[in-house]
Amino acid sequence: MPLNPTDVTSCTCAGLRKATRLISQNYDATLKPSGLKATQYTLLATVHKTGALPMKQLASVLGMDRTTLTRNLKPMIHKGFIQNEADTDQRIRLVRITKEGARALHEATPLWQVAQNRAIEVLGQKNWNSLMLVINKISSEEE
Amino acid sequence: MPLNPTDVTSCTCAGLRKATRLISQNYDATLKPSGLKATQYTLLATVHKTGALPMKQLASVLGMDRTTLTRNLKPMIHKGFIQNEADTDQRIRLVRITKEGARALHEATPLWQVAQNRAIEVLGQKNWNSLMLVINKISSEEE
DNA sequence: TCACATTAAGTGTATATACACTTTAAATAT
DNA sequence: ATATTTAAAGTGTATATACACTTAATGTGA
Repeated sequence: MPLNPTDVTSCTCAGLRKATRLISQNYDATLKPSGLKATQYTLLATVHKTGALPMKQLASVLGMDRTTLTRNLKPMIHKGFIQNEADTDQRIRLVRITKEGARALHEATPLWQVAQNRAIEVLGQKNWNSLMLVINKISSEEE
Repeated sequence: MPLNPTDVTSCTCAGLRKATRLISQNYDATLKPSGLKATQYTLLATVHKTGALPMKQLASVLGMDRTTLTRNLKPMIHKGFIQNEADTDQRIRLVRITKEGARALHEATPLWQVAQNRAIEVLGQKNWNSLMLVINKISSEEE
């Protein structure tokens, strides 16, 4: 049947939020033995890949409000997985992954791979490809 | 270029969460004059459509943990938009939208439509169609 | 140089999310 | 009929999210 745009079942935001809840529950459950939540795994993996970055820049990469990043970093700093170091410009705080953070990341990666494989399998490779295409488009369009 | 499944930039969960943050920020900003957040609009619209439902059933419809629904209902009950009424089975609480809730929903709908139209326009109709297809698949597969 | 504007980041507050645990009520087995 | 099990919902706690406001440091123009 054709989708009715005035129906809540076709709300882009509601649909995305629901899908995100369901997928996140899976990733969180699979990552559980690592002690990391999906969000935390993503944070470590991103900072590991980018290297040290100012808060503002990292928040931009993550498409996340700057203040959300501040709060999300807190448990990672507390666990010693992230350090928040000074820059010559004293307004800036550089976010860097620590050795312990990198170790936790690498230990969790096989679990992440399980969750990731399951997601691809459940959706089917073709659907997964088109999903990644659209969410990358959202990331690029919604600056 | 082909996506590398071991790269965080191709993480289904991270991608969905980022896209959801960006889209939600847009819906929230557009809905602002209504006083409703996107989540609250979705909650009202869903309950309006389904009629009175037990908490557990409504949580299932929303793909949301039961306890999350309890917390999300709180501000809506406080504003008088939702009521939580008893059933003959005294374990069950029926969630129902109030007259005031229905009024708030209908007043917010034109704003929702603006956000929805923008999302479709930004993605393009074809991408939007495939996105809705995949997120519906996630909803049906991840029970 | 110094007042003012700009920029980076943190805090207060509120909602969103879910797991572990608890409470209360209904169903069921003996 | 009662003890046990099952089912529905709430609470404690922790993280996730973002807006409004604040603080501190840098940049800039007169």
